Amino acid sequence: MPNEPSVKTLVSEKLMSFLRFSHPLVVQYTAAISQNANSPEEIVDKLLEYGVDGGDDIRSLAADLFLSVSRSDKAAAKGSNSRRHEEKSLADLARKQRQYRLIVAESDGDDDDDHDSGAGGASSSKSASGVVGGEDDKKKRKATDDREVIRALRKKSRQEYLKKREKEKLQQLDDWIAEEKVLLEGLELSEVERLEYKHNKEILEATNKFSESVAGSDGGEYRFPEAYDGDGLIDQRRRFGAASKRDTGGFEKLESWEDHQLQKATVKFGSKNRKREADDYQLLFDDSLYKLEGQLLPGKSLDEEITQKLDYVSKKHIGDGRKCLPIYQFKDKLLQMIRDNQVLVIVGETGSGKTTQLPQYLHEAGYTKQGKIICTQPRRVAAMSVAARVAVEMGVKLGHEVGFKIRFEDCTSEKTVVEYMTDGMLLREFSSQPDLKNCSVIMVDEAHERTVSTDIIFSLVKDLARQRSDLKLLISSATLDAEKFSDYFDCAPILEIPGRQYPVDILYKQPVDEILEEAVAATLHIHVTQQPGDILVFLTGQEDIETVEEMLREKVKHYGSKMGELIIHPLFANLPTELQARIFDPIPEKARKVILATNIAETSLTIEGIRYVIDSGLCKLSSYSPRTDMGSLQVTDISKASAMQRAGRAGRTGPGKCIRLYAPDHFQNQMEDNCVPEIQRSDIVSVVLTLKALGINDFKNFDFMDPPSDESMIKALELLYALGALNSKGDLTRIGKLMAEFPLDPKLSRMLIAAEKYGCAEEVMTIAAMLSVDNAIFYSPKNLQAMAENAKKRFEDGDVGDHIALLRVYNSWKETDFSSGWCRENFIQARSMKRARDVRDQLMNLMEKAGIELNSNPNDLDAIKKAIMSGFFPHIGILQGSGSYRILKGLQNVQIHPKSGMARVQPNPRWVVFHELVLTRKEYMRHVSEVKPKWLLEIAPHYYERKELEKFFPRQL
DNA sequence: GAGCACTGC
Repeated sequence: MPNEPSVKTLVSEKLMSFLRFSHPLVVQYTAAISQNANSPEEIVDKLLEYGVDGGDDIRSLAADLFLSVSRSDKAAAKGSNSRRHEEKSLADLARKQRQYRLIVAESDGDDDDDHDSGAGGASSSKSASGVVGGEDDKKKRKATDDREVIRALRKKSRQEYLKKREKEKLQQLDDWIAEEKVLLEGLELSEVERLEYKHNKEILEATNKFSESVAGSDGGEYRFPEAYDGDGLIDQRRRFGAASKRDTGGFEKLESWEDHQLQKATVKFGSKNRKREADDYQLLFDDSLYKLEGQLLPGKSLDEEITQKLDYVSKKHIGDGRKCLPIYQFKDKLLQMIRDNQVLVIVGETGSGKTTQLPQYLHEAGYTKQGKIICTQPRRVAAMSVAARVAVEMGVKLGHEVGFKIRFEDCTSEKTVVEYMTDGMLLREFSSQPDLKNCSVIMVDEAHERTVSTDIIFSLVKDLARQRSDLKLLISSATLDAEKFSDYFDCAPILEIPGRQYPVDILYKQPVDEILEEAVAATLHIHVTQQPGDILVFLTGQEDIETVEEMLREKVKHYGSKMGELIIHPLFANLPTELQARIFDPIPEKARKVILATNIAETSLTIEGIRYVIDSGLCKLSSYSPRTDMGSLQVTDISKASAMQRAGRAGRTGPGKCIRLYAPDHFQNQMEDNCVPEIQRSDIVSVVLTLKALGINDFKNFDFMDPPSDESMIKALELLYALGALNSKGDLTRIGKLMAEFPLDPKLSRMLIAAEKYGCAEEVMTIAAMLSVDNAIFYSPKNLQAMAENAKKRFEDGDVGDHIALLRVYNSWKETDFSSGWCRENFIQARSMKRARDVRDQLMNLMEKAGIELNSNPNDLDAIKKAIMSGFFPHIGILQGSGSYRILKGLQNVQIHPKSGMARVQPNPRWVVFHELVLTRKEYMRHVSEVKPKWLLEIAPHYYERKELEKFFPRQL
């Protein structure tokens, strides 16, 4: 358990050196001490001891505080919910401090301290807390004395204040140089002036810099660095290490571009209304800290109630090798339990060593004599790095006894007995070898993440275990839902392994302002008041991250050297790898790192040295509606499990703190225990096809842990039937079997298979690859949007539609021999392009295997579109009078996405095929091409009737 | 004229 924080630890020395007692920060921490003080003198002594010297002010405020706190004790004792009361009284106290300062500032002495009327209250509060009566009277007398003292002190400080004020006014009339003097004095009210002085200077500097940079600009400041994380790299560090080495030149250039942007922003901000902004700034900073602290006070009872104690293993064990991992103590027990049970649920927090050690124990115990040990991971990088680590620990070469298998990369051999793979990969293995007879143990790691693949693996493996009594199953999960796994696997025993986790204090802050402003305030609060340690802030997405980054940079500029240096790093998946790598950069001593991250930091990336976490309580979550066939991405509350995971990130290297920007009540009552599993929020057509290919027909009784809705199931079956993958009996057809071979959405597979018939398999294969790498092909930086748009337009020339445009992008890239430079010039993401190339290569192999001829006819665009329609005939939009489109066989009205090249084609195309529907601000079709309605009758006569189509445009048929 | 959390085969 952490000790009660001393004032010294709370108020950094730096802060002490320039802040006077009246600063709200010091006021708040004084309030904290006064919680446990027996007299105003004790408070004063303690403060002096720590170097806070506020002169007479200190005494008067200490007395004031003491009385207020005593009174709040009383209130707390009365109330049924003591914590609530304590919070309330602290808020009152905070308000009072503010009043007090105002009173002093306005030199209005006749304001009577209504709160002081609680002198009698102080006595009852003390008896409530068990102090004997004699002392009680003493307190009472003291309180009355204190009241007199306060009056006297206030009068004195008023006079002093007026004196200072006069002086300041004079100084204000002086030149800026005179301000230096004020700076030295470090008085509270001169703070504004000091900042303004600093600010003015900054503006001057920034303006100069700006004109310089404009004069020296070569116009070519933009550069988009190469971003694809090559698959050959083993772990994160190596991955990033290589990434930053790879393209240093571009990186520096990008940096200077950023600086340049930053300067521009500053100039704009400063020259417009700097005076007002500076004032606001001062207020905002004080005020937000104020509110934050109102509930953040480290009072003891508050701590006990809301502090989550996470398991703790002494630090001295770290780094002592395998035997010092927490799991080691459980080795024998584990092996015993595995011997006795077929299925075992293992709960182990991060750092327990389960992923690396368990397979090794099993190997040592001889399980590999009967067959391989397979361990699944939800992520590629994890599978690779864990395998590499285990290979080192076992002293073998990676790919020999220990290997990994992920898409595009198989690093295993005949010898391999311990195999790490992604969960999707295991699913593929199932289709070629449904009984997995060469394997003796299957370990499903990170099961709590509940990816679609792990969910399916659960059912398959559960079934398999019944058939094969020699097969052992290990399901490893995080704490919260272990019982659910156990129940699912017929009450399998649960073994808990402690993690290597330090305690994390969890503090709540009910947001008052916008959540982003709260995040900024909380960050600064930690930075100014807390001991060293990096901060991790969880936000929803790129946009929020960039906003917060900008806000923080502005604030830091203003506080300058007063505050320790704050190094800010954004972190999200779409960020170029070079910039992601910066989170690992060493920082100067005394500086503090702030990482503004999305969910990527919750699971995928572990960052050392984080001691503070700020949790917005939000994330973006994708969802899919089978009824409208529409996907969307929405900001949602995270689950309790996620909240715990996020908090846990603060306790990896030492005891930490987590500030949650939501109320405890919200956590308790609003948040779900676990996030809705992915399988219930996504389109499951490919899941259904995969299962069909595995010979599973009875979906009604298929043992899903959480079954997808009937609606989405029916929708999926209907679509597969329409695509010709299933016959009228619901059995897989020849085409269906072929479709299941491709790692693509079934509509894309269908289109690919049809392409041979239209003589354009090469082209359609490229389009399929491009479409399967999301929407991350084109890149449009904010400041160069027009240029990016123009670059994109070149591929859309002739209004050929988005599909053909993608084909042209790929082919142009291929002509430049896959050049990254070309990507930069054309505002295209090299990372996505390389991924598309990998996908394309894989498709090509599969096509060859399937005996599909790779014919090519790049000039027959109609043929290409017909092939596309062979897979996407259910995705047809018809122009309505209003300019919106209606989905054939659907009811929604949608529009062409403004980013589509077809959006600006006039007149609007009447019939279009689209890749997908998305709900953002409106309902949009993404990736659109014009088609002819008569093709529909040619391609999908089983799906559309002539009559049906004639209703819309009779003449076109 | 809008905006893409994160994975995976």
